[in-house]
Amino acid sequence: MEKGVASSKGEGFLSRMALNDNKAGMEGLDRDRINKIIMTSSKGSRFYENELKREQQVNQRIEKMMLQKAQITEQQLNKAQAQVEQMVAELERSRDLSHLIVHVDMDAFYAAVEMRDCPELKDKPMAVGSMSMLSTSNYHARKFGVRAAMPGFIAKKLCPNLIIVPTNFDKYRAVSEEIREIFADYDPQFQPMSLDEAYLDFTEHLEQRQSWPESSRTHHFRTSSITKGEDQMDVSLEPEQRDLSPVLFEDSPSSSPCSPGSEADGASGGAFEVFGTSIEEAVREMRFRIEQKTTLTASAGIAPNTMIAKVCSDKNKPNGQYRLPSTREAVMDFIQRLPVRKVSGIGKVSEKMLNALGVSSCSHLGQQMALLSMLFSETAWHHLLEVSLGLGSTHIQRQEDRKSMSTERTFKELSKAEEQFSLCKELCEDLAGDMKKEGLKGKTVTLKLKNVNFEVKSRALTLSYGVSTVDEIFAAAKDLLKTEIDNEGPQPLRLRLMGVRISAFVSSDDKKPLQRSIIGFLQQGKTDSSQRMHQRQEGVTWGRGLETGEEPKQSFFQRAQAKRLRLQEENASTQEEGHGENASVITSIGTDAEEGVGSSTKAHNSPCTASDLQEKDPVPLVEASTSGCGLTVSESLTCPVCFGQVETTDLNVFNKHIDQCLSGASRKPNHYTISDTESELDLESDHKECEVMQSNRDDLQEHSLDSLQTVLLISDDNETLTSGQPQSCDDNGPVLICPVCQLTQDSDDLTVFNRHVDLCLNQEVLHELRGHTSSPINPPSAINSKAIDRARLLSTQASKGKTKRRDSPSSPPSKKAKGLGPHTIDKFFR
DNA sequence: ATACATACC
DNA sequence: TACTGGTATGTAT
Repeated sequence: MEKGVASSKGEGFLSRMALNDNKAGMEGLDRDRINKIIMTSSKGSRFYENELKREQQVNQRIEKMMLQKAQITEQQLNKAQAQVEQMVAELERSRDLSHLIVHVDMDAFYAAVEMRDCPELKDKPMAVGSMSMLSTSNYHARKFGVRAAMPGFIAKKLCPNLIIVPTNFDKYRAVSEEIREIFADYDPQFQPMSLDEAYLDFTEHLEQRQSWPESSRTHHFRTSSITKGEDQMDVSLEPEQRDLSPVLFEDSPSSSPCSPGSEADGASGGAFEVFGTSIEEAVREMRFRIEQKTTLTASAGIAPNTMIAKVCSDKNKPNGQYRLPSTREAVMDFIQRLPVRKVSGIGKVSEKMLNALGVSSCSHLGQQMALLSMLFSETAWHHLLEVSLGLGSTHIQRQEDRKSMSTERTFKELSKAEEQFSLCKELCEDLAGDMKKEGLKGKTVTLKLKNVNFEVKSRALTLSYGVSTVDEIFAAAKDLLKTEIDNEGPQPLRLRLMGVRISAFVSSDDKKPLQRSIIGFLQQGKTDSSQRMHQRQEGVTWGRGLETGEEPKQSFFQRAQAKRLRLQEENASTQEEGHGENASVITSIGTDAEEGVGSSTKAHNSPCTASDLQEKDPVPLVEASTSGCGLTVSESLTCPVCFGQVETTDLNVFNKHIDQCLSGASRKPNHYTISDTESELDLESDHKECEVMQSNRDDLQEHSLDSLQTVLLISDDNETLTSGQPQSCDDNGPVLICPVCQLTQDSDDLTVFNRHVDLCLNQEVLHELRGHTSSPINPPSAINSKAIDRARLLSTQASKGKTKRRDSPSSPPSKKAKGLGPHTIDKFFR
């Protein structure tokens, strides 16, 4: 049957566009008719033209590949074959069949949720999404060729009666939480792949299950809330014949063409079912519980590894499960007939390339490995080799830290630069909000653009410190956008999509200790209620035994998940072993800050000369204090900003840390620009409850800046921190340059100097507030709040003498965003 | 490090 | 009225 869509049709048929009937519920359709409709709906559109272009690119890639293939000699192939065989032997040796991996997947998830909540939809073809794009369709609609990732307007042509329901993610998320609670009972370490899908390792559960009494394996049918007390039972029915969600399978065309949702239902009530101890029973039990709890069905695959389990979960979809026995024979047998496209990770393009080499099933894969090893990259053919042997992950690993975060938006053509910039800003605001929620900072900002011809472009900028606020992100994104606009010359960018992404996250211990220390510092002087609030906030957001050093990099996600799992474990009272590393929740903030100060002093109070003091960055001051002075430093250094111990002797690493602390430390004083105000309101509008605490927090951070300055100044005076101390070492005494106005200051009195800087800052701020056209002071309009913050910090550092803090004229003036606000900090201070 | 492509849901 | 959005990863430079 299959035959896919690609090569078989000689006519320049777009394999990219044709119906993908790979999925459950798509068997036995009139593919030709459907494809014709898809084609006529698309032909001539910009989208179509772009797809055509991309397909040609793929074809070229394949051509190249074929050329390469033609040049391969027999000897080379033999050699490769030997290499492959050796690797096969190794892989065979490491084959692990001891795990029971389960892949669970909700059936037509979004559609099923909507149908559950709106019985009207039950017997009708429907899909979730919009006229532009569908997320999923119910099985009824699939009969018409309507499927996920298909635009709604085409789906409507295929099925004029199709009902399209808008997505309701909050609802899906809530259901997702429900099913995950059940997952956790079988594998607390389960790995969610999306809202409706997860991998679980049932191995341990199954071991324990063997000794479980029946009572622990007994689960009740859901008692209808309406008939609560009355109909106690009616156990006359075969339990497994009951089906609480007739919704889905009424119209299920596949698997059992005419068994509309095994009815037999009659009453609900105290009926229950006892599940056995086998893996099949355990999984069936899990699915049963999901259905009872959510009125939605799931399918599952059981196999010795994730790769196979995934394929298996599709086999008896919907509302079914399939187990592949844990023997090499069963696995190999299963693999042989498996079309490569079914394997997760092999998509349209890989399939097409493989097909071109005569590979369509995994058995071919095994036969052609020598060839494949010569035509594909190492990682690619290694993967293919494993697939051909039926190998995959045998252990489920915990969700890792996210690596990027992004927002993108599609809209109708946007060509005016001004609108593009304001859209960009909007995206940055959204992104900053999300970053804030997870307390993240990242160094790389990427702008994504798609023009009206669907051509996608991305431009990235990597900063030397992590950013997270609107201003910081926008500063970078705006530059990237401007460059693109400029490059496009006189023509405008005609955009249909814009996106902003942040990646290269800085490890969170670079910013948490800062908050902590400053708060601790404040606590020494204040004892009002705002502190307690703040403390609470800390606990919610970041709190966990940081100062003791464990798990310094656990992400918010991980912690949230860990917390959830702990709760579940407690609920289940099946206490195995507590996760000790998460034991302490909120720690004494004041104390650890004091410790920090103490150790800071200890580590750095030897005076030294600053002969080799570097000038280009605020940070190297510290470098001078350690390496420059030939001090023997211990394994860890104390950050002068956050007072945290940095576990390194590498000064570059240390400097980077401080750099990040400095950038993280600064928070814009208040409302420099209208947009700042907007964004703050925006951020706080999320949760009322947080509003108060949030504003307190902002308050505190305000103060914290001042306090920080104070700390640094004191440290300077005491010569504990920097050692750079030009005051005593420099031949001619200090030369102080204001980082704001960039003018050399006459007085060498730090107090006087600081007063001057403050004045400068105030003027700058006032200027910003007024309306800004030309600055009253030196660095014209282009100083942003962030820069001012840094200036505040620098004003402190400047007091370390010779601070000819980089000349103003030479550095950035060339490239100014005209009227578009501030430049990146980099350009001013680096 | 950057850009682009592929893949998955 | 006209083809998503979010994340990860591979490939190439």
